[in-house]
Amino acid sequence: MKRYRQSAILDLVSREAICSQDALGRQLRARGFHATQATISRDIKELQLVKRASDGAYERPGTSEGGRGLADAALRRAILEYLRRVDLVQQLLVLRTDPGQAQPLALAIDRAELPEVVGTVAGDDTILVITRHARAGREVTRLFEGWAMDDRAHPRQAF
Amino acid sequence: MKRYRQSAILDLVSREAICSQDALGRQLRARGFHATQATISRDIKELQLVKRASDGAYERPGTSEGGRGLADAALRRAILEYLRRVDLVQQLLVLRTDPGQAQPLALAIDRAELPEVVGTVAGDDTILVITRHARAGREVTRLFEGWAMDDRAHPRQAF
DNA sequence: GGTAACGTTTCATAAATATTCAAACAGACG
DNA sequence: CGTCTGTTTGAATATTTATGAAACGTTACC
Repeated sequence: MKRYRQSAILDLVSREAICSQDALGRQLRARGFHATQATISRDIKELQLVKRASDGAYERPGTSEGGRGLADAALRRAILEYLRRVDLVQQLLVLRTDPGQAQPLALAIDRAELPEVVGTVAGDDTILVITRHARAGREVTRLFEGWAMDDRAHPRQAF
Repeated sequence: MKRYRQSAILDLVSREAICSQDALGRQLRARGFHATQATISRDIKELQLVKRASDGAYERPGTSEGGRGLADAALRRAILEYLRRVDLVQQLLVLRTDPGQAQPLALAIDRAELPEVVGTVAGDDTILVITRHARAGREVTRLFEGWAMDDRAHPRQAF
């Protein structure tokens, strides 16, 4: 019984957004399975499902987009907020922040997962960003500097 | 305030398994943020975090891979355990680990005293390994990747 | 047959999370 | 300055989820 029910659960959550175990229970009943909320709670744990906070729906891990655009926006904000100076040495980008701010900025860079960026190493006020090659480094430098400039300049200005 | 708190939340959940909003609240308090469970609930929704049913921990989507800290061991053992990704750029090797695991892995690499390796710099989840030249870099890359592959072949299940 | 061992389910309840609503706060504008 | 307007927050509360304990069903064994 359990097997069938659990595979029905997987099927259901992949088809539509189901936001509570009660809702899941009702759907299951419609398919001929009768199970209480307690049972469903255990099924969900065994299936290693995940509950999205944004809308409360259950899903299998890795199924979701991950909010690419959001991470980008966050990076932009972080750069505006934290970045003080940029230096490029070949494919290595050295970023300076105010003391203690390197970690959050590096985190934002990591999360954005820019294709040119291989990785970052952050200390207290310095971040080393490794890009694939010097050209990629120049691109990222230009990108970051542009965003940092937005702060100082006025938003209306055409570039 | 919200901005800072939310980025602290992302940082916290990426570092360790936090299974309840109360726990998150306590961690935040330790970092100087005071927020009630209600506020944290909203933050989590805005950050689009996800709660794993298997252990109840929060994570950002796509990060599915259980991270935990274990005792130190030989380099091979450490690589199996910690290494997630390898990138080679000329003579520079960029290793990625799960959050917070870079230090132990870098330590293991240092201790192994590989002849091709000049030195390492480790951040939170990234290690920069400097080898003598590109050829040495390729060799080390191949070595590490081979060991990391062993992991994929015999994956450890969480729980 | 009896009964021990095990896995599964339910019930009752504890724990965790989301939401409602009102108050505090922050800018923009007169 | 005060008054809008919109955002953020906490307290109280409603909703949702997890769990301990008992009960059920099955299998295996004597």
